[in-house]
Amino acid sequence: MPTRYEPDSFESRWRQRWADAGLFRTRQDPGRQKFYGLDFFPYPSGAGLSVGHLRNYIPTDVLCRMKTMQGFNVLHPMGWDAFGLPAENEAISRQTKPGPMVREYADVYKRQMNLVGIGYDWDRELNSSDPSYYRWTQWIFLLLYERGLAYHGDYPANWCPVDKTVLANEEVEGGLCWRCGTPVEKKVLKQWFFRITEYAQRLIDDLDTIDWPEGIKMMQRNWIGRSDGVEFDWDVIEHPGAKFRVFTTRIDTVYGATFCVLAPEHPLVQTITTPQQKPEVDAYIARSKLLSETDRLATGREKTGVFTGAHAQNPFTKQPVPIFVADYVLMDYGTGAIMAVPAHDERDYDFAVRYDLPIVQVIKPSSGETPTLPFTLEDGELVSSGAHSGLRCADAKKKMAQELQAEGRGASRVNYRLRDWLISRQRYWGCPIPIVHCETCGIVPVPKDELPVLLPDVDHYQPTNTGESPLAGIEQFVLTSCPKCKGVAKRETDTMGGFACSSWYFFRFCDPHNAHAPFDSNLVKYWMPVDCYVGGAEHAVMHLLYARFWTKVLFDAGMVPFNEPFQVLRNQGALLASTPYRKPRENETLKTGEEGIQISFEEAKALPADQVFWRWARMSKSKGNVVTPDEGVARYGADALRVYELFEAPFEQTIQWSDERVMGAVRFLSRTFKLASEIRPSYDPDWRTAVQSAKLEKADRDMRCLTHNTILKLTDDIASFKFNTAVAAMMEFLNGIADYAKRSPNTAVISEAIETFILLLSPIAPHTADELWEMFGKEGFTLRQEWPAADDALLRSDTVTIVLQVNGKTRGNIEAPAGAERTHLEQLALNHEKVRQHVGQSAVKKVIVVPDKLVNVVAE
RNA sequence: GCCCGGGUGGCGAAAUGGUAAACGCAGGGGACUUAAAAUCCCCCGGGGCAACCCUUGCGGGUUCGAGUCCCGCCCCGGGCACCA
Repeated sequence: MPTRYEPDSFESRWRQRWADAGLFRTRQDPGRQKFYGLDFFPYPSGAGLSVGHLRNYIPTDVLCRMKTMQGFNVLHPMGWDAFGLPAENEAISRQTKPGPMVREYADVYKRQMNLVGIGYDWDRELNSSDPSYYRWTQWIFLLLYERGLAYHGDYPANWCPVDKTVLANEEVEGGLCWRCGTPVEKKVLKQWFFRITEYAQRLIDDLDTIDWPEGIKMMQRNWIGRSDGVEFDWDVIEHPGAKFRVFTTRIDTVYGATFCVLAPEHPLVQTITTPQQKPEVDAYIARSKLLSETDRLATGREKTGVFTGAHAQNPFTKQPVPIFVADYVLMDYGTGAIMAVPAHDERDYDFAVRYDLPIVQVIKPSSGETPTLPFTLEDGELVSSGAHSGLRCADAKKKMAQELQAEGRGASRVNYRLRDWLISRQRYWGCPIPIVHCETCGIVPVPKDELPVLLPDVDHYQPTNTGESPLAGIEQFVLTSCPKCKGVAKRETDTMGGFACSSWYFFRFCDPHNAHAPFDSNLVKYWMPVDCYVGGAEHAVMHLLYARFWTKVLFDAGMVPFNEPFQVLRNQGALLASTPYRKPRENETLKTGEEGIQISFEEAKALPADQVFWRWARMSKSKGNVVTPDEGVARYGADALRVYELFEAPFEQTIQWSDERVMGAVRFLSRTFKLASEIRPSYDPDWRTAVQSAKLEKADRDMRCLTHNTILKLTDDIASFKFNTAVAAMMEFLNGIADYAKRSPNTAVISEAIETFILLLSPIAPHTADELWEMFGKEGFTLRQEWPAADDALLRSDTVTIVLQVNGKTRGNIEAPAGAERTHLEQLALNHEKVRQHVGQSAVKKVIVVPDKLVNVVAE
């Protein structure tokens, strides 16, 4: 029997046996509870996995393995987010076809996942670019269309000139394309949208019902951006009958509204601009059209605008105020027009200062201080506000909204920042949109029984720069007949963005081979919602928002009986690798945020040491700092890799790859083998009966106490994602058993300990657990064993350490029988030498006794 | 600027308001070995010969007792950022 951890000698053998036995095939016994553990749907990139990705997969696997042993029916599937931009771009640069390429890469991912013993049910493997899958993506598109939630329209959308496609708002980060970092441009194109805005309120409200990281919930709330305000009309003085609506959240400040601003695109601008001002206004509008999104968003940009020559009447003060056009007002939020209150709004203040407009303070802070303007807090009362003066801000808001409503001039109104989800992409590699454009019938959905609309297999699929998908150039695809009138018609040639495919895959896993429907409602009802969803935090407002939206649509359609797909969400921390950089040379410049030029490990070796510095960076192929699972397993073993990643730090924390620390995991597993081999000869498989009749000494009872406390600790820690302390508890357990083994251990007690140890180790280091299990003469797999149960009666030791304090300072401790009387403990404390020494001549004021814990003597 | 997380030994970290630093890494000393590796044993926050004293970013507070709770700051990481 081996006395140390030699992974090469047994790990691959167990993986083979697991596969042969179909160990991870989903079980659906009636009468058992279900558990659905899911990892984010990955795009299998050609770079393959790094040990960094395993921080996602290993913890979910540990949890699913424990749940299996606890008797749950566990669904733990994996599949491939194969459609979309990343796959297509990679295929273009490799001059190959995306379909076969992704399948090849997926096989690599699959092999690497298996290599570290992740227990996926591969019978349920999905590929979103497979017609048997995207047929149902199209089906759900049509469901949205039927329900009025998909529409086709002209909108100035975000266009990425490098990827040559439009992007959803969620895919634009600070004015840059989230994939390639190119500044996006506005381009007006006919686009497909999903009406996610209709679900805005539900998407906010239901966040309260799910167990997600607070940060992610907050990002979603911010992204949806609810704001409560009032919408009301302003009359244009020079044009009787002409009026415009403004939206404001601060109607209480309306007496300080000294001008109004219209967005450059506002339709009224043309009507009201005076001939005198027209040249200037037209020039301004022309200029603002030329501005890119990035320029318009640039922070600290000076506010600009021009006077239209027209005035509006402030409905509260009845005073005329000038109307400006300015690009700091956006046409697609609120009404595209605002009332400007420079005294109480920073943007309006900046504008007023620049154009020398009156600034009238109408809110007095409740602190009583004279505020520096702009004063934007709502903690105050109204002044110089006619009949409304003296009201507190909150009360004024309510009252003034009611008055506007009564006059028929306006109403309370809720606005959301969220925009509809732009789904069409002018790219080849995506799910075709199942729509036909007919000259007589217009937009016609492809009948559901004619799905899927197959993506043609072509050799040339490079994106065009025309705003049309390359599919538009493929006649066999485009030309079709209208499903309604049978006349000549053209297919929609845009494809769906990748996020459509990943918005429902978790349903498909419940019923992956269904040829008649996207899924069987009963199966989804059984497995869903997902009990634990694990992935990186970068999808906070993309995938996670879209998936929630689709789930609600399916709920409304009566297809699923719940509103939220992911009951529990957890984000794993990143794994960083030490990466070499050098100082820039002459004529080299650094981009902002860069500290140096990233170099290869070879270059780092070749350069003199003082020219190289090391920083922690995410593992990526381009940085050359990747450790692959293959390398990790070859060097240290799969179980050591698992133990290391679980133990290094809390699950959600970023960690730094360290060979030395992985060696710590190797040592732990080696000590495990050593101890197991020492105990093996005296192991008694019938310890359960023997332990009942045995006469146990205190050391024996303490050993059992540790065994049962460790069961409790592991069960709780794994369930609550505290894998680092779970591993630490196993190390303590091992040390405890080793110490006990050195004395004259009771055979039954040590047999119980080692057997329990092996089973508790199973989710964390499954190869090792199964190997030891077999060495102990057992049949089958540890995954098929029952998870140990802690015996409550054994959790408490019969003696406890009582801490003795004088005035809150620890002065010693005593051993006392558990459950000793308070008065008894008090006496023991007062008689203790150290305590008496520190109390000295002082009078004892009182004594605090915490049973089984501590005695604190309070003295003068 | 706003909103979330975090600041504890040389390092990663642990701690239901109850002995701060469990568990591990690195380091030091020793055993075994011809030697090295591996392994095993001991030490390992700071000060002090000791009794003891000090120590969880900083300053206050609550409490018999605070890393933990409350108030006010400082620093680091992440997200959002003209949304009226």
